[in-house]
Amino acid sequence: MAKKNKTTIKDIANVLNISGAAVSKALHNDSRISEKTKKAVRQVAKNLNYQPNHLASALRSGKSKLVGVIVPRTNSNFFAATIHNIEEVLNEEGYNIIITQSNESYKKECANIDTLLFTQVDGIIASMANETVDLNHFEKIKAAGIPLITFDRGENDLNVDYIGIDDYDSSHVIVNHLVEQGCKRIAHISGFKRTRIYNNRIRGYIDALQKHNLPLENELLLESDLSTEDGRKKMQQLLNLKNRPDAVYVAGDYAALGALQILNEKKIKVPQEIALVGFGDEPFANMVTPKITSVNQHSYKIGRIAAETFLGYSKKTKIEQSLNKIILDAKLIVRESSLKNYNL
Amino acid sequence: MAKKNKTTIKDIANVLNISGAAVSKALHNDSRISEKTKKAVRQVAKNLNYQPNHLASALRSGKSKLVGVIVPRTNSNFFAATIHNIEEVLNEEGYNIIITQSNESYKKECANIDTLLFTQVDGIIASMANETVDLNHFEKIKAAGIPLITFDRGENDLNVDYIGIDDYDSSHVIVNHLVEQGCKRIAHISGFKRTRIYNNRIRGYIDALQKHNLPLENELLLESDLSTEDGRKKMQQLLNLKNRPDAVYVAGDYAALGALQILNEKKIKVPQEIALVGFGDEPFANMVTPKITSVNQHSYKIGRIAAETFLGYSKKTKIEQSLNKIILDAKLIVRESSLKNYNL
DNA sequence: TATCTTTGCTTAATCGTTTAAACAAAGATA
DNA sequence: TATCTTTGTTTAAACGATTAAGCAAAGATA
Repeated sequence: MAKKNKTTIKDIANVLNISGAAVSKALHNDSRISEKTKKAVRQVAKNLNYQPNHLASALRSGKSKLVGVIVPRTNSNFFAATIHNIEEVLNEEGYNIIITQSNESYKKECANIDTLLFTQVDGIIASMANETVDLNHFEKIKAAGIPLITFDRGENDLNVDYIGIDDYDSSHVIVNHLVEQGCKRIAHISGFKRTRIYNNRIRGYIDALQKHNLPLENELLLESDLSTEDGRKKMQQLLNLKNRPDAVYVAGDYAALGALQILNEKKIKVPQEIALVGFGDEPFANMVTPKITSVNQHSYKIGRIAAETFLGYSKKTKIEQSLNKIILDAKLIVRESSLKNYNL
Repeated sequence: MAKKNKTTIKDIANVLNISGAAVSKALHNDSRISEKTKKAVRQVAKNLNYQPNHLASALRSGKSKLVGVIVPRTNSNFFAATIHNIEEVLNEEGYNIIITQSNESYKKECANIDTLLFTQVDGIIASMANETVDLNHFEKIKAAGIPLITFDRGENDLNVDYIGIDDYDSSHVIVNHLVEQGCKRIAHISGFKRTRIYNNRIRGYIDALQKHNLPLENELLLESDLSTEDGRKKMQQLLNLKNRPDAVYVAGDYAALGALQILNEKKIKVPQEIALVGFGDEPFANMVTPKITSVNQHSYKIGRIAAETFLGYSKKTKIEQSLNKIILDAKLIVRESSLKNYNL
C-alpha cells in the first residue's frame, strides 16, 4: 500500500476546521451532528476522494465487515451459484466475502479456517469437504465467538445452523419416479456414508425401496467419491453383475455423467435398458445425450438463506447459536435419461 | 467479533513481565531479542492460544496481506483452476485472497474494485468482464498505488502486466489443423471484437485463412457473446446459409456446446459433415458426444505466474509498473469433433 | 582505567478510525 | 432569574500491533 497521500478523516477535518470525531460522526449520519456540517463533510469527502480506511474502522469497532465462505470447490454450478447469492445479500448490508476452497481436503479446510479467523472475519458460512470427519476445526470457529452457518454439507454433531435440502425425501421422490417408469431393480451409486447428506440419501433410497416392496441388494448399493472417473468404475461394476439393474440413481451429477459415458460406450440404451438419475442439476446434465434427469438443490434459496441467517446474528449483540435447521424441498427435473416413454 | 477475551501481545508481555514491543519482536524473530526470551514468548503464545490481530498489524504496517482477485465468474473450469493456483502460490507467502465475480458485468466489476480497495488489499489480479470497454475503474487501482496484474482478458491501453496465451497463434494452430483434416470452408463464431483476446483470435483466423488461400467471407464470421444459447443461434444461422461451412471454429467452449447441440439435433454428422473446434478446454468438452476438440489455456501456469508477478512487486518497496507481457503457447487438444478419420 | 560496541530490552509514537465523556451555547421550563 | 434539556461539538482514550529512538548493562578494545 503505497502512501499515495490517501485522504483521511483528519484531512477533511482540517479543511472544515472541525474535529475528526465530528467528521466520523457526520459520515455515519449521527443525529447529534447538524445537517449543515454533514452536508459540508460529505462535500469535502467527495472532493478529496475520501476512501475510509477499512482496517482502522475494523480494528476500532471490532467488526471487519468480512464474511468467510468455505466451499469444497467453486467450479461446481451449485456452489458458484450459492456463493453468488450469499454475496448479493451480504453486499447490500455492507459486508464483503472472502471465498476459500477446501478442494474436498480436510487439511485444506483446517487451513481455510485458520486463514479466515486470522483475517478477523465476522462470521463463516461453510459447506464441508468430503474428507471431513473430525470437527475440531469447526469448533474453533465457535470458540472464536463468531457465527458459523453451514449449508449443503453439514453435520448433526456440530451444533450450528444448517440450510440444505431434504435428502432423505429426495431419494423417495427419485425412487417413486423410477418405479412409475416401470423400473424394478434400482441401483444406487451413493456418496460416502459418513457424510450426512449422502447418508440421508442412502436411508431414503433403502426406505423407498421397502415401501415399494423392491429388493434391497448389497450389490446394488455402491459407495463412491462421486467423481466422473469413479462414476465410470461403479457403473462398470453394475454392468458386470449377473442380474443387472434396470435403473441407476447416482448421488452426484459428475458421477452420473461417468456412468452415462460407460452406458453410451457399451451401446446400452438409456433409459430403455437402464434408466439414469443424477443429483445436483449441473448445467451439463442438460447438455449431454441423453439429457440426465437430476435434482435441483435450490442454490438460489440456500445462498440467500445462509446469508440472511448470518445477518440475523450480526444484528444481535450476543451470539446465541440456536440450531436453526432449514430444510428445503428439492425438485426433481425429469429429462430423457429416465423417461421411458420419451420419443427422441 | 465477540470479545472472547482474545489473547493479545499485551497479555503475553504481562505474563513474562516484559514489554509488548519485545514480544512483537520476539514473534518476528528479531535478531536483537535473546533466544531465551524468544523461546519463552513462543511458549506463552502457544499456551494462551495467541492469534495475531491481523487488522492491527495491517493498519500499522500498511500491508493487509490480502490480494484481490476479480474474475468474470468462478464456475468456469479455467477460472476456478487459475484461482486455485493463485491461492496456492500466495498462501505460501502469507497472503490470502479475496475472490470476487463480475458476472461479465461492467457495473459489478466497478463495485468489485471499490470493494477490494475498501478492504485495503495489497494488490489485485484481474480478468476483465466481457462488457468492459471503459477502463477508468482499473486506473483507480493504479492510482491507489497497488500492483494490478491482468490475465486472460486484458487490454493494451491499460499499461499493466498481463499473462495470457497467444490467441493470434492459437487461431493459426486451429485453422492449420482443420485444413489438414480437409476442411475448405471454415467459419468462426467469435467473441466480441472489442475484447482483446477475441480480437486476436479473429485476426489469427483471418490471417490463417489467407495463408491457406481459403475464402474469407463475412457470412462465415459471426460475433457472439459465447453463451451456450448464443452458440445455438449462431450455428443455426450458419446452417441457414446457401453455402454451408464444413468446419466451425468457436471462440468458447460453452458456445461450441450450443453449436454441437444444434448439429446433433439436426442430425448433421460431426465431424464428417461439419467439423467443430472449441476454445478453453472446459471439462464438458471431453464429456459430450462427440468429444469437442478444444484449446487448453494453461490455467495452471497462468495462475502461478500471475501470483508470482504480484509477489515480485510486493518485495520491492517502490512500485514501477513495468508492463510485463507474458504470453504462453496454447495447446490444441484434438478430439472426435474435428478428427475426420476418427472411428467411433 | 577509559571509551567504544554490542546486546537486549523499554518507551513512546503511530497507523486511521470510533466512541465515551466532557462541555459550551442555546432554548425550554418553572 | 435560576435551573434543566437539548443541540452540536471537542477532547482524549481506545483498538492491537509495529517500529524508531533511547538506554542500561555487559563485553571488547586500547
